[in-house]
Amino acid sequence: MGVTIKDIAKAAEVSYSTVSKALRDSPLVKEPTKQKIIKIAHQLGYQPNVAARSLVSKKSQTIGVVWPTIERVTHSALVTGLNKQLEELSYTTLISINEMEDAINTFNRYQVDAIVAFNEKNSREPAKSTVPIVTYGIAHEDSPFPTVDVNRKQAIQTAVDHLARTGHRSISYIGDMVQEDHLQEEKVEGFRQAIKDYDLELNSTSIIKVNDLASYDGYEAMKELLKKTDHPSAVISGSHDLSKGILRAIQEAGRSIPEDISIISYDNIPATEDLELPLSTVGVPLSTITEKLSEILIALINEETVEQSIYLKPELNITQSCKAWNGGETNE
Amino acid sequence: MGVTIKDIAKAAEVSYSTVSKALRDSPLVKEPTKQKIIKIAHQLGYQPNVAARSLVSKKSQTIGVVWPTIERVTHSALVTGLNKQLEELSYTTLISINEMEDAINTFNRYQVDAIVAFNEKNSREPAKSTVPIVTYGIAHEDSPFPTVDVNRKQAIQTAVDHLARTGHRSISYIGDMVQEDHLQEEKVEGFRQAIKDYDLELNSTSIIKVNDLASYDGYEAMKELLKKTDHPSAVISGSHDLSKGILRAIQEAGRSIPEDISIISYDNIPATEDLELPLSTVGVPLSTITEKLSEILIALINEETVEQSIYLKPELNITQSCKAWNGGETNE
DNA sequence: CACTCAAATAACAACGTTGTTATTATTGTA
DNA sequence: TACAATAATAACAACGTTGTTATTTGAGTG
Repeated sequence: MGVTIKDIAKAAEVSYSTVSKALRDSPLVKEPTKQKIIKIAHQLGYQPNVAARSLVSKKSQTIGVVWPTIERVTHSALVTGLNKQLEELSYTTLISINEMEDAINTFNRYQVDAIVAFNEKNSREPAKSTVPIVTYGIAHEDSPFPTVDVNRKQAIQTAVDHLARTGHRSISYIGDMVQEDHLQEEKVEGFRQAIKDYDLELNSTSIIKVNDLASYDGYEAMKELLKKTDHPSAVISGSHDLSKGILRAIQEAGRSIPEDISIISYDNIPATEDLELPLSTVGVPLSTITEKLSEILIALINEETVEQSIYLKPELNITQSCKAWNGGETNE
Repeated sequence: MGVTIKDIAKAAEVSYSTVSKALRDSPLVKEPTKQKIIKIAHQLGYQPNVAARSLVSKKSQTIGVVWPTIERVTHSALVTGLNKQLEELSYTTLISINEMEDAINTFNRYQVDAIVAFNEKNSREPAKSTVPIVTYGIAHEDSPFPTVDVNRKQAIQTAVDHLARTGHRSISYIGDMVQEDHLQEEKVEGFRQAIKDYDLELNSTSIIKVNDLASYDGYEAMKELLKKTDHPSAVISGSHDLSKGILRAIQEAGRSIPEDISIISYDNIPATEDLELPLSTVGVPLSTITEKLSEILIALINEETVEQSIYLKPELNITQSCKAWNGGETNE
């Protein structure tokens, strides 16, 4: 059924090794011959057989992505971005949603050139792999693979830093921390520390926990917060979805952004144009993450050494949703 | 680097062809030898090389899934389910998030045994494929591949049917239909027709359009609806997410389900246990879809003929969120 | 103890491709 | 016109595996 290089050879009346060279654009074959072969290959709808090719070349030009929990949407934008990036580097991306270990085995059998794993739950014993692996996520020291992670703590600190420098004294953080999720803890930790560093007030409404990461939770939390007479002049939100709800609550309450309240949202998503108001964000841009990941992948494939742990630095992106604070409270 | 059967052969002091047979549990090799070989293979961490294997066997025991828009979460549960199902049939699943045509080419090169494509946008020219394909989604007649689809129209009709039979006269449908989305239209169409068939009233609040499919949209829509004095006795929701918002709105308004209002949600998701109240649903269970898809895949691989278009029949699942209606309005 | 017959294992071809080596065709030069 | 030197193409081995065919080993029999 499949048309092979030999079929082309027959049709073009040359040897199959010439066809191979012609299709790989080798200078060893004369231009007219090359053209003829390419044309015939195209006519016959030839698709090279990866099995055969990677068998001999020991390379598959393919990267495996281990992504066990597709249902949590967190990483989908990242996977999409990575896919695009790798495509430009002429790599094909394959995704497996099996458990880390199974997925790695599958990819090993498939002779992918390297693997990216989304290390959600701290994986137990590292799977044996003949293929280099880079993980994205919680970078614990004893990880058997190089890890790329986002510095969440620093992100929130950066946000507080900006707000404090622009006069805000009363800042709240709204985030989810119900699930014993290390990633979320890190953000809260960053908040606490920054508040302390700037000697800002820390009271019962400074850190507001929400139950889930949906937009509605942000909405409710902000609604509650606005009921208090002494609500903060700035709010930092732990996720994009929460921020959506927060914006709604503020608008519904007839307050205005940034006059009454400034907002900064933790975020990795590229744009954020689905909102009426362009949101100030802090976080590592998706493109930075995908660039770093592909860079490491390529390095690993070329058997270069790479750093064991890489913490990407968040970037602050301030828009109309933030404003310096000089009213309301007594300034010194 | 990779361990091959020849390495095992050397270690076990047998020929490599014997190793091959032993590992495939052939009766042609003596039991003790077999055990010895298997043990050594395990020790060395042997992983068969798919490239070589599929080169000779022309089978890869792999199914490719074409899923260009992972960011829309709609299909993630389905992919997860399908993956599990295929795993049980000892097939490996690979996912590509490239455009249909690219993805199909990739999978062809990889010699997957068959392909499932999520046909979101009506794809233009069908890609050439040497591998059988089944699409999931809009089943238009001239599709070049067999298609599995869910009968959304019938789903909503079934819901109306149930409500009408249990005494409801005033029923609303809340759904998203802003994007010119054929799938959504189908549901509305089903609603209209069923209302007509049962000669129920159809007024300005019978069909409520929402802008998006998020929970918040359902919340807002329901809140509005409840303000009216003559609100419906039953609501059909176009999606799971909308339903979540609808529930909240009803609870917030101090109404009770199902005493004041009955609810049926369109849904394919397996459980729905994240809600306080078990929701009545109508839709094709995910397991039915994945079973049908794998069934067709296997048939295609075995070169059996399959139906061109398959419309899966929705199932109605009534729980506490529904109750017969006999109060309020004047009954005949 | 030779001799058949089956059991166990070994050897080999094939899958489609690439890289290397061998052969043939084509040119340029004396 | 003969002879290198080079360009173009062909032939072949190899990749790791499987299925088929060939060889060896070990019983069982007269």
